[in-house]
Amino acid sequence: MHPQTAQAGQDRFDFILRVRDLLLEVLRNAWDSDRRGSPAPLDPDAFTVTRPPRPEMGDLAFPCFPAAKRLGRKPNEIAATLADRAPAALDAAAQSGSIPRIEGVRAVGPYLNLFLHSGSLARTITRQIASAEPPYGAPLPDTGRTTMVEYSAPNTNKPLHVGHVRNNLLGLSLCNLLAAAGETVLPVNLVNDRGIHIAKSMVAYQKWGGGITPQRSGQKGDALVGSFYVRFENALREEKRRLARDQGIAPDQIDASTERRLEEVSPLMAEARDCLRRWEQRDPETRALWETMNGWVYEGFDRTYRRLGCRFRKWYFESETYGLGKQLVEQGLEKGVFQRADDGSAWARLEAFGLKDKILLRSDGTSVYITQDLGTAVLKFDDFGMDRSIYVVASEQVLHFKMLFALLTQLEMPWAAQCHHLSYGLVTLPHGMGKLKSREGRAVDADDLLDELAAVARRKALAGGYVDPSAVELDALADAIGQGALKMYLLQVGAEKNIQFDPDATIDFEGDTGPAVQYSHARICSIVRKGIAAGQLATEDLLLAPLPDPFAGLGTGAPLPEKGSMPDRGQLADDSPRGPAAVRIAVGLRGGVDAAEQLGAPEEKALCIELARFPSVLRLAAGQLSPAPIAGYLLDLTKAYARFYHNCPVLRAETEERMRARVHLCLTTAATLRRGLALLGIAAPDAM
RNA sequence: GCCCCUGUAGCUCAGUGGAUAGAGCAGCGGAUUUCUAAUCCGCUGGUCCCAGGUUCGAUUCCUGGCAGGGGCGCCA
Repeated sequence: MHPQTAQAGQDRFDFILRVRDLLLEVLRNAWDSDRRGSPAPLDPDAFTVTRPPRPEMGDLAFPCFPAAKRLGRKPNEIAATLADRAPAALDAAAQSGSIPRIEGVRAVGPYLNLFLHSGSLARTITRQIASAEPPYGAPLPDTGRTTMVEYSAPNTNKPLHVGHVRNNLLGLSLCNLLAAAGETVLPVNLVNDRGIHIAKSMVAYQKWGGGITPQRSGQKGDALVGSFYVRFENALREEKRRLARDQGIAPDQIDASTERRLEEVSPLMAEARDCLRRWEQRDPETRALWETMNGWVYEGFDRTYRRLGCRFRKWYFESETYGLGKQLVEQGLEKGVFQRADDGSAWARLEAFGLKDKILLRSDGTSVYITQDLGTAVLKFDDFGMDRSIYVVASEQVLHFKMLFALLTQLEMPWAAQCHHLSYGLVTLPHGMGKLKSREGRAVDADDLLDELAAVARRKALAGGYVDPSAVELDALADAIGQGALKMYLLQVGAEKNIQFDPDATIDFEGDTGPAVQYSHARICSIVRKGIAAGQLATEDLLLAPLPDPFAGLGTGAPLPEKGSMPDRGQLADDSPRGPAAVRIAVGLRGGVDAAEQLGAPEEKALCIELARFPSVLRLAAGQLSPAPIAGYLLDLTKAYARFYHNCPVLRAETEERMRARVHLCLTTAATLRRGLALLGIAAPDAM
């Protein structure tokens, strides 16, 4: 684990951190000097600048307890001293523009509370957003660290369901998060493309397929293949029931062990096993069918991945990696790291890791699940030599990964300690329907779910009357909103928690939801378009921060940002029927930074402070490998904006200057919303 | 039996040792004939699972329980 993904480069976007460091500097000058020789007791990471519980107590708060402990003083004394000495240092920093002007400081017991000058606050934060170089939203300075993220890891016998969607969204946004924090990210997929479950689909297709293809059936390839898998399982269940009846076993008497016995004598299973055997012997006909059916599945996956915004740097296939795993086990046996049992099976002793022994090769010499992962792990590091390797895999496999990493340690892989399992809880269905199982065909299919959400979004968008029913982009818009709902719903909760999937809650677009966030962004775009249409604003006055195109627009969601892929400022056409396209990537208004001194309403101040929190939230999220803080932040920012919107008229502000200041504030808010949404893989439509 | 995760408002969840524990949903009552009502404001709602411990201070850290979920040598 590397809790520190932060780097000095981003501190300049974060004046709250600057304030903290300035206060620490004051404390050092006051006391630390007479502690020469001892290691610096005021480690910045031990201190935080927070917000007071109520706004009238101040805008920022500095709890003095940690300093009290380190300096051997009473917290109240520290707060009092800071109240006395900090203003001079803070004023000096405010002069240089790195922090807002402080109107006052007050020691309240053990806290130092700071009151920020509203206009100066607005000026500082909006300048950091609107005129940051590199442009706002660009990855932070390169940390030099390369991280591989394996996620999705589907089986090629069935389409993706909601559980996979959670995995994909976690993986996707984790990649975005780390890239934004200045790391080089390698998203990879590991496809489980061989094994008995694949053989089942193949057998079913041979028996009942009648040569059907995705083209002829009109189905997505993965859905078609999945239907044969379900068909096989249904037929198998029927067959087992028959076999049991023939043996005089009642259906409710079938337990796990009789189940296994029945499968051993099942003709259908025999066919599947035979198919797998032929596959392993590289029987050309079997391989050809396998290639064909897997090809269909990949075409289907590709559409779903594109839709969700997932992209992979490299695909690994189990059919290609399990051989290497076997070799590694053989080598381990030769070196005496692993042991062979009497029946010929290969084992690892893991009691040194507090784990039970683990089988690595079956007695017949074939590989088990972990063997393949062993090979893949080595292959990954051989391919890329990254600094760490993250596996986004469900929590049912925590033990598997503990064992895998232990095995890599036993094999003395120097990077074994850099492997990390990012586990997440299950997605379960309501009404006691239990775990998602596509075997029975009752899973919530990912494509169906996305379609359904898009349909709801489409109805609501049309009902709103702000989108053109004939626009070609309506499909993309509806999909963007539907995905916004689903992605925010799934990413909001901590990864370790199980999610009981509630279709009704997902389809609800009000309150703490993705569409509500998107709506704030769309409102801002609408204000600016109106201002331009009315001649109050000019398109040329928009300050633009180019973003990778899909971030700004509708459609397939945000792909992984690639460094150096920023389009030029001049590339956007202004010929959209809704208004200038530039509206959707503007980060401010020319002259807006100076005008921002005008902003003094409580809602304006609250919005600015919310904007200022973004860098620390990004740092936190990247540090704990979790998109959830970003999701929570976006909802907070949305609420702060909505309050502003209701209390502070923008285009009808009292003065021209205040109008421009508010437009500017709106645009910096839109930029922050857009950027946060992009981290979660959510598009930010400019109208809805 | 052992290991891991979770337990906070009626429901779904935030809250990584600090001030009077917060949102959304649900319920009730309101919002300028508005720059988009997918919004806002108000009210109602809490033994932060329980018991100990550490600490100036614990929803947060430790120990032990309880409850739910997941896992535990030839499934993946």
